[in-house]
Amino acid sequence: MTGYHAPLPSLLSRPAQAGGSAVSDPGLDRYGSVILAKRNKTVVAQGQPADYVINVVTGALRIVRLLPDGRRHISSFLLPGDFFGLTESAQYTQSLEAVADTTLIRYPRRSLETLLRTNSTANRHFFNLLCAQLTSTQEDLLLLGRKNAVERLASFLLALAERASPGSPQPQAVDLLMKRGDIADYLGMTVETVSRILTQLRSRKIIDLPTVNHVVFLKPGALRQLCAASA
Amino acid sequence: MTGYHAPLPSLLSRPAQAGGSAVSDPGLDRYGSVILAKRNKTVVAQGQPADYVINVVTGALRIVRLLPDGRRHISSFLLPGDFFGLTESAQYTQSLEAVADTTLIRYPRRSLETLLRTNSTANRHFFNLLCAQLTSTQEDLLLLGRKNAVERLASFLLALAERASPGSPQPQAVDLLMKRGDIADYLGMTVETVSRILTQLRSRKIIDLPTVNHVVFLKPGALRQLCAASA
DNA sequence: CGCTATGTTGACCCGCGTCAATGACCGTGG
DNA sequence: CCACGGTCATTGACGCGGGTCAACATAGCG
Repeated sequence: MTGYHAPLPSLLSRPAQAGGSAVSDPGLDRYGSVILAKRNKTVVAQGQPADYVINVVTGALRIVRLLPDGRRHISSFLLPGDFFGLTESAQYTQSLEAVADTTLIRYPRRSLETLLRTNSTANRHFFNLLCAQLTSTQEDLLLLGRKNAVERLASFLLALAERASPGSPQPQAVDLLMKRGDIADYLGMTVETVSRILTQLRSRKIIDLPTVNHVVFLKPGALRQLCAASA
Repeated sequence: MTGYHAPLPSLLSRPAQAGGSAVSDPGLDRYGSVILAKRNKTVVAQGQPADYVINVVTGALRIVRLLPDGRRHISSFLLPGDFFGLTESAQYTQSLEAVADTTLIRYPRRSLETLLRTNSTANRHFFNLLCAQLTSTQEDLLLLGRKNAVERLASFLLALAERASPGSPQPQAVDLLMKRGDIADYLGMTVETVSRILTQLRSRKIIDLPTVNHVVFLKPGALRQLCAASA
C-alpha cells in the first residue's frame, strides 16, 4: 500500500453509494492522499484509531469483521464512489481489505469535519449518504435474519446488478469481483452452499455462468421472484 | 393513536441512542406533536410517505419489516431518546409499532431539515446519531450472519442491559419489554428456540427468570463469554 | 371462572454446515 | 513448452442446529 499527497479532480466525482448528486469540493481534495492497495491488502485494520475517511476511486473492497474463533463476516462491499470510516467511534470497528487492486483517497477526519461544518451542500450530501447506508444495511438484516440460501443469492445478484447500472429495468449480467468465500461471508453461509446454489440456478436456466465470475441473467423475472422482496 | 400540537421541554432531553450529549432546541420543539400509541399500535406503516421524524419519549417500539409471505423481521427496538425516520427515501421502508404503551413526538421532516441547516450543534448531534446507528446495525449483521442461537441471545441480553444502564461494569438484570415472538424476529429465530435457549441458560445457572420478562444475570461473565464478542 | 394470548416442552425433520475428494485455473521454474 | 504446486470452485456423503408441528402450561382479563 503506497500513499502520496495529491490533489484530485474532485471529491465525489463518481456516483456515491446513495446515488446522490456529485459534489465538487476542492477544499477537501487538497487534504486527500491517494492510496493504491493491491488485491487482499488490508487498508485499515479493526481496532486502529479512526483518523481517516476513505473514498473508493477504482477497484473493490470488503469490510470485514472477525469473531475471536476465526468466524468472519463481511458487512459490505465497497465500489467506486463509496466511503469508509464515517463513524463516531475513536477506533474502526471493522477492517477494510482490497478485493481487487484498488485506488483510494484518504482524508483526515478533521478535514471532513471541517467540510461538514463549512459546506452545507457537502453536509447534506454526507447526511443522505449515511441515511442510505443505514437503509441498505437494514435490508441486509432482513436478508440474514429471514431469507434462505436461494433468496440470499438471488437478492445479492440483483443488488450487484443494480449497483453496476442503477435504474436499469432488466439486468443482463454482472461480474463477480469477489471470490466465493467473500460472497459466503457476506451472505452468512459457506462457500459450498454458495457454489451449490449457483449451480442450482444454472441448471434451472435462471442464470448462466460462462466463466466463474461472470453471471448472465437468463430469467431476471424469476430471479426477482426468488429474492422474496419486501411486501 | 392520538396526536395533538404541543411544545415540549426540549428535544433530546433524554439520552439519545448514541449516548451523545443532550441538545436543547426550542426551535424544533415548537413543531412537534405529541403522540400516544398503545401497545401493538402501528405508528407508521411501511410504504407511507416519510414526512415525519419521530422521537421516543417513553415506552418501547419495534421497527418491523415483512416479506410477502408473512415472514417478519425486527430491525431494532426503540427506547426513550431514540429516533425513527431519518431516511433519504420518500417512503418509510419499515413499520413502527408500539411494544408497550408509548409517548412520542412527531416532527415534520422539513423542520428537522431546517434545524440541520441552521443549528450546527444539532447537525453534529444527528450526524453522530446516524453513525452510531450504522455501527450498531453492523453489529447486528455480524450477529445474524455468524452467531448461533445461544450467542445471539447472550448478545441480546447484554445489549439490553447496556442500553438500560450504559457503562455499568456488571449488569444485574433486565426487563424484557417485548414478547418472545419479538425477540425471535429480531434475532432471526423462532419463539420455540428463544424459549429453549432461555431455559437452557437458566438450567446452567447463568441467568434466572423470576418472572417471564425479568432476567437476572447470575453469571454475567459467562454470558459475556457466550456472546462471542469481536476479536 | 372460562377464554384467549403467550410461553414452554417434546418429537421429528430438513436445510445447510462439515468433511473430504476431485477438478479447474494460474503463475513459476526447469 | 510442459511439469508442478497452490489457490479456488465444485460435488458428494453425512450430521446437526434449529425449524416445524403439536401438546400442554400459564397468565391476563372479561
